[in-house]
Amino acid sequence: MTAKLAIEQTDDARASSKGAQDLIPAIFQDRLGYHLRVAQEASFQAFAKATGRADLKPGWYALLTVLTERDSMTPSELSRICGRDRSTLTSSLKDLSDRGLIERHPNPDDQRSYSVRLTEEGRGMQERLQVIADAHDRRLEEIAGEDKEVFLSVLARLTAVLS
Amino acid sequence: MTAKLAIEQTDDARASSKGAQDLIPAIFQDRLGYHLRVAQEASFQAFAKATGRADLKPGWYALLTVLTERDSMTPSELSRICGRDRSTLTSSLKDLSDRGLIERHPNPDDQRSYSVRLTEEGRGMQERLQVIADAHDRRLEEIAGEDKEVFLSVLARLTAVLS
DNA sequence: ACTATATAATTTGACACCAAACTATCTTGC
DNA sequence: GCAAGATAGTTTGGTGTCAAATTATATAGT
Repeated sequence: MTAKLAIEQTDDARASSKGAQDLIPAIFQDRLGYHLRVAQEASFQAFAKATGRADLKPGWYALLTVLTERDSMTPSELSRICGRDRSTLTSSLKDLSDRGLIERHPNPDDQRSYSVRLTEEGRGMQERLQVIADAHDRRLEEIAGEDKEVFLSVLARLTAVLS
Repeated sequence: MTAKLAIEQTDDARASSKGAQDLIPAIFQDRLGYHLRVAQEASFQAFAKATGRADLKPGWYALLTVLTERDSMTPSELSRICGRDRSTLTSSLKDLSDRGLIERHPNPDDQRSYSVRLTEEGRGMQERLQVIADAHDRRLEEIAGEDKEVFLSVLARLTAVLS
C-alpha cells in the first residue's frame, strides 16, 4: 500500500529532472517542516493556476464559500472562520466589493462595523470556484489515497497544537 | 506512544476555543487543501517566531543549510535544490551577504554567474538555526506521532505529483 | 565571424500572510 | 456624564512565494 512513489535520491541519480522540482534534497529528507512547506506550495500553485485560468483569484474561494453558509457576517467573523488575520481581508473584501460579488451594509447598531453579503453574482462566482476547488481537492485525495484519513488527522492536530 | 493529541471535533464540541483558531469550519472539514494550507501556515509561523526571537530570518535556514553541504554553489543551483524560484533568492542572498554570512565569488569561466560560499560566521549562524529547526521539527514529529511516516510519504507524493 | 538562441541573475509586479500602529466608535466605571 | 479602556476595521511595513520581463554573457549554427 501507500503507493510508494519513492523519491529515492541517490545524490547523483537526480541530475536532470527537467526543472520544476529537483526532488528532495538529502539534507531535508526527513524534515516534516520542509516537506510540509513544499507540498503546500505545490498544492497552492496548482490551485492558483486552475483559478487563474478562469481569471479568478484563489483567495476568493474560502471567503465566498464561507459567505454562502450564513446570509451575512462581519469581516471579523469571516476572519476568525477563515483562520486569517483581519488585516488580510481588507483588500480582498474591497476587491470582491468592486466586482459586485459582495455587498457591504452598515450595521445600525455599531457604526464601526458592517456586514458582508453575497450578491447573486457572488453566489454564481462561488459556484464556479467550487467546481475548481472540488476538482483540486479530488486530485489531492487521489494522491493521498488510502492514507487520506491519517493525513488529514495529522494536519488537524498540527493546526490545533501550533495555533 | 503517539501521544494521542486527539482533537476530536464532534461538530458541536468546538463552540468556543478562545480566539486564536476557531478550529475547523464545517464547510472545510474534509478539504485536504484547506487543512494543508492552515497547518503549513501554523507551522511556518511557529518556526518564524522561534527564529525571530534570535533575530534571525526563517528563510535563511534552508539556504545556509544547503550551503554547508557543498563548499560553494551558484544561486541557480541553490534555487533548484531549495525548490524556490531563482528570483526569490536575490534578496535573501544580498541579505546574507550584507551580514557577512556568505561570500560571493565571481566565476572566471562565466561572467554572468558567481559562486556562493559560507563564511565562518555563516557556518556559525547555520548551527544556531539548526538547533531551532531541530527543535521545531521534533515538535512536529511529536504531534505526528506514529503517523509520521505515512504523513511524510503523502507530503512527498503531493510534491512529486503537483510539482 | 556573426547572428540567433539559450542561460544566469536581477528587476518588477502580483498574491498570500501576519503583526503592530492607527482611527473611529462603543462600552465601562467612576 | 465623561474619561479610560475595549473593539472593528484599515493602514503600514515585513516575510515568503511565483512568473514574466530585462540585462548581460555564452554557446550554436551557419
